Parts: sequence; C-alpha cells; structure tokens
Amino acid sequence: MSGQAQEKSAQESAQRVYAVMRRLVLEADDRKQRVAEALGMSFSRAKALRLLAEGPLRMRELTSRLMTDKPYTTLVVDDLEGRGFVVRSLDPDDRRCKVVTLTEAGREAAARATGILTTPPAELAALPPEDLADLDRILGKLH
Amino acid sequence: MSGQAQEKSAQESAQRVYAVMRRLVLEADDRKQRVAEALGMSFSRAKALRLLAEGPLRMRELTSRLMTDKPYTTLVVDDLEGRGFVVRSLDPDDRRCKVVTLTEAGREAAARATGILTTPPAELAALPPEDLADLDRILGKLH
DNA sequence: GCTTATCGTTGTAGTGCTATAACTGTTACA
DNA sequence: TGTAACAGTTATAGCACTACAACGATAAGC
Repeated sequence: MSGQAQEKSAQESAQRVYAVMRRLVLEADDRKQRVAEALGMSFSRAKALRLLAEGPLRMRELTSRLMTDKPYTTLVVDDLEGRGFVVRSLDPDDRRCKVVTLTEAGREAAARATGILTTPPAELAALPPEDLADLDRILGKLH
Repeated sequence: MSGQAQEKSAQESAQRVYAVMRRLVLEADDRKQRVAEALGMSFSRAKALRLLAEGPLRMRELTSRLMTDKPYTTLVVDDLEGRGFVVRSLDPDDRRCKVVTLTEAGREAAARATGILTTPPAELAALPPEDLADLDRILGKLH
C-alpha cells in the first residue's frame, strides 16, 4: 500500500471510529435525562455539583466553568443551596467574592451523577478483555 | 493474573476508555453549536434535515424519529419549508398523511451539517495509522 | 353508514436557559 | 481621596423546546 493510500485508509478508519464513539456517547443524551431524573433537578444543576466536587469555587469561577452568565449562576446556586447541596460563604481574601462549597449531601448527589454518567455502556464493557486493554492502551495516548 | 482480577482490570479499562470517548465526543457540544451557526438554525432543525437526507418521511415518522411531539414537528417543518429546505406533499396512499422531502438546497445543508458532525477530532485523526486500524477493528465489532 | 381512530394543524401554557441592564458592596489605583 | 473596576444580585425580556387539549380531514372496522 502506498503512503498516500495508507493515509487515506487511516482517515477513513478515524471517521468510522469516531462514528462508533458518537453513537456510544450520545446514547448518553439519555443519560443526561437519567441524571436529571435521579437527582430531581435539571442537568445544568448536576453539572455544577460535579464541578464543585473537585473543590470549592467562587461564583465567578463557576460562571466561567459552566460557560454561562452571572445571573444564571446565582439562580443555580440559589436552587442548590435551597436543596442543601451547597453553602455560600464570604471569601475572606476578597469580601466581594462568595465561595460555593458542597455539603455532604451535595457530595453524595454529585457522586450519584458521576456514577450514572461514567458507567460505560454494557455493549462496550462486554468486549473481550484483550480488546478493552488495547483500547485503553491506544486511547490513553490522547491527552 | 486471576480470572477475577482480569475481569476487574477489564472493567477499569472500559471505564477509562469510555471517559476518553466522552471527552472526544462532548467536545462535540461545541459542534452542535457550530452546526447551528453554520446553517443559521437551531440544532433540532439540522437534526431533522439529516434524518430526511436518508429519505422522505411522513410527519408522524419524523415526530417519532426526532423523539418530539406532533405540534413541534409541524413547527420545525414549517420553518424548514419557509427556508426552502423541504417540501410537504400529500401521501397518495393515505391522504391524511403528508410526506416531507428534502429539496436540493436542503440536501446541501444536511451534508454540511453531517460534515461538521462526523469529522473526527484532530487529536484522534493524528494517531498512528496502526492504532487507528486497531481501534477500527475492535470498535467495528460493536453493533 | 356510523363510529372510532389516526394525521396533521392550531392554540396555549410552562420550563429551562440566555442576554442585558441596573444596582449594591467591595477593592484597586491614580 | 476620589474614580474606576469587579463580584454578586435582582429584574426583565426573549428563545427553544415540551406538553396538553381541541379541531378538521381522512381512513378503518363493525
């Protein structure tokens, strides 16, 4: 096979591979809904919880990480605070800022969401262990 | 390695693999937006166009494939028809039904959307050809 | 032929998110 | 010290999508 033909076939492979990945992950459209149902809140709230599970954030940081705007962040945090999943506290270093921190209940909810979102589809998990090891090795190269 | 340990490690692999897939595909959140911008319409319209690119559908079928309800399908098709991307015609076999068919312009728009959505991320396409061939072979087993 | 069901349409209401402006309290800087 | 900038909140309006009820036209079944 010529170099060009090899390159072409590699790009076709990439396209097929990406199509399968899309199918596997977009079955996750359904998962967003499952998370929303499991936690009794819209998915964007769950997303905020999962972000905060990595550590407390100022409102401003949360806004930027959620790719939203300040007023909506206020709304989301109001809601999460009302449910007892987060607390707001003043940042001692800058009294303009408020720091949002997960409560224990919030941490549990975030973990539940993460569990639902990160569990691989049965189809994928059912591949032979050698195949999974190969996928793991190859995709591990990406960062 | 014992059978149990092997099984455990396989499931851990699956989880890591799925996490990478999620990251690659959900970079596609951005792609939905890019499609919407490129076509100047909301993503759900583009989804309808892509469905119709496989062949004409009755309103009822479109509703079911888009997982939406009848009134919204009417709205979407009204919009697409107004843009000259689809035409409605009476189904000769059942005069209650209307068949929605892509126009040439609609076909082009659908192709543009598909191009944006199915192009593999550069990161993935840049893997060595052997790796892409392996991924292709393994993921090809899934259906 | 009459009833029942289906297809598409219209209308209305509600949800979740986005966008913008205005305001308060706090900080930074000239 | 006075001015500008920033963090967060409130209020308002709009968009995309969902959900439900009702209607006319057509088809199917008894």
